Amino acid sequence: MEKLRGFRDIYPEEMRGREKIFSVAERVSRSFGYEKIDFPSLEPMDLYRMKSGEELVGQTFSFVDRGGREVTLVPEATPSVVRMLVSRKDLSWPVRWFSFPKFWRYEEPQSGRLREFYQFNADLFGPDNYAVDAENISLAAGILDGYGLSGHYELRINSRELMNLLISKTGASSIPAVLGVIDRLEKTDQETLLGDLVKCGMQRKEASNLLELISTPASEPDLKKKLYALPGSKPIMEKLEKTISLVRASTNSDITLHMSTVRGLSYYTGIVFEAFGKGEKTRSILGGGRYNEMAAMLSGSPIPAIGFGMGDVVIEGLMRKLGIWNESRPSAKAYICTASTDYLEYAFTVAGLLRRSGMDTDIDLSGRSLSAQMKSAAKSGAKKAIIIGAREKSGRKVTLRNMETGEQQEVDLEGALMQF
RNA sequence: GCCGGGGUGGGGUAGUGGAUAUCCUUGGGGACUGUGGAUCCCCGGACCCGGGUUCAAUUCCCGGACCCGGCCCCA
Repeated sequence: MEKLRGFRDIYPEEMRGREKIFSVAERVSRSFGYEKIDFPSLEPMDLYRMKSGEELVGQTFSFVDRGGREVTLVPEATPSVVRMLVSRKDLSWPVRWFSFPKFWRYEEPQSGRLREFYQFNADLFGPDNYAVDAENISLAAGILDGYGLSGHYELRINSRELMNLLISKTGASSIPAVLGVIDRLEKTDQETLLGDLVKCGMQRKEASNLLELISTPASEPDLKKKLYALPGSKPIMEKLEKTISLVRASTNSDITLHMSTVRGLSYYTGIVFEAFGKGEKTRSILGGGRYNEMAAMLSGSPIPAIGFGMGDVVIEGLMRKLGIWNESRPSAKAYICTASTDYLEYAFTVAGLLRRSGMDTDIDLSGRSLSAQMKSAAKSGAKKAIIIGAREKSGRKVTLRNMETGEQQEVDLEGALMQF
């Protein structure tokens, strides 16, 4: 009877907040012209082998099905979405798609991470320019703002091209390895970082210069000068600055250049971004970037792409901390009590009328005393109670009680409908 | 996969090598068979699982699963 590790049961009270997560993301996405898609929960394991190699496959729920196929419960959206994209030759660009499916990853559960979770994904395919990047990032900000998180998060933006340029000026033998070190900047001490960078082939002096540069806050006026002074950086910096200013035009939230945001070892080729709760030590609440090589890896034909993913777990944690996670119980607007079960048939008739006219209606089916039923009616939060007994049935009437004021009257059915 | 911490009804708790396991809350019923959330009364519901030590384990020891958190990783 126990749940599996890292999985959750979701009760009605918790569904309220969860539905807001879904509905806001959907509404804001549509307002940006994104259309909703969905894809299978089970995919061939090879879909992830191709993209990521065996290591990531080891962190999935994978098994051999009855037909001998190696299959994987989907751990992410991108491969499936890209497959959908390249399978269609009649799409006009740009393609803006979003989805909000469940994913599964076989990892140790901890704060902000479970083995089953929902993840919102929004991608834009086709054009590749700073405005496209800015629009996708603006959608991310728009959704967080829609959750009521304005002012409570910081959106960090960086450019892989800039980082590649910086790293290529050093003696490092592998850019991805250096990015991996930088990604751990905030949770690792200086000495370890230096050592790790030296292991990547840098001189110690180069390593400390690099660390100093990427640790500089964007508010520091000299930072921009230093970056522009790098040979070859001008077009990259101009693009990055234009992107950031467009995003800032769309939201009042904090948008910052943050050079230690590099998004790990993944497949990004251009701009990268991540959102964090302000003053929280939580993991990122959302992250994404430009990944122009992905389609070519999966299909042979390159399609420029930018997108991001946002898991429900971290968002929920942040909203709970801020006290904006809604757990109130939905209440029926009408609650029908009967003097005895003899009147249930008439109660069903009345309920049918109410429901067809758009009124959520509970019928008390317990057969208990009227007083007990009234207690339930009060507890349910219903605005009106309807009492049905011999008098009401014979006169095709109902007794309508206002649960807030306690006033009640006997009215005919049409009159009752008018009251709602 | 590794490391640290944790467990008593649905939720929150008290307590104990031995007796009917405490209290609050939630849930159900009644007082009140045609009328409310208050009050009063009654009822239901728990020592994570397995092994060991012991005359006796919810309590002590070991292991496991689970929960919380950290590492790795974060697609």
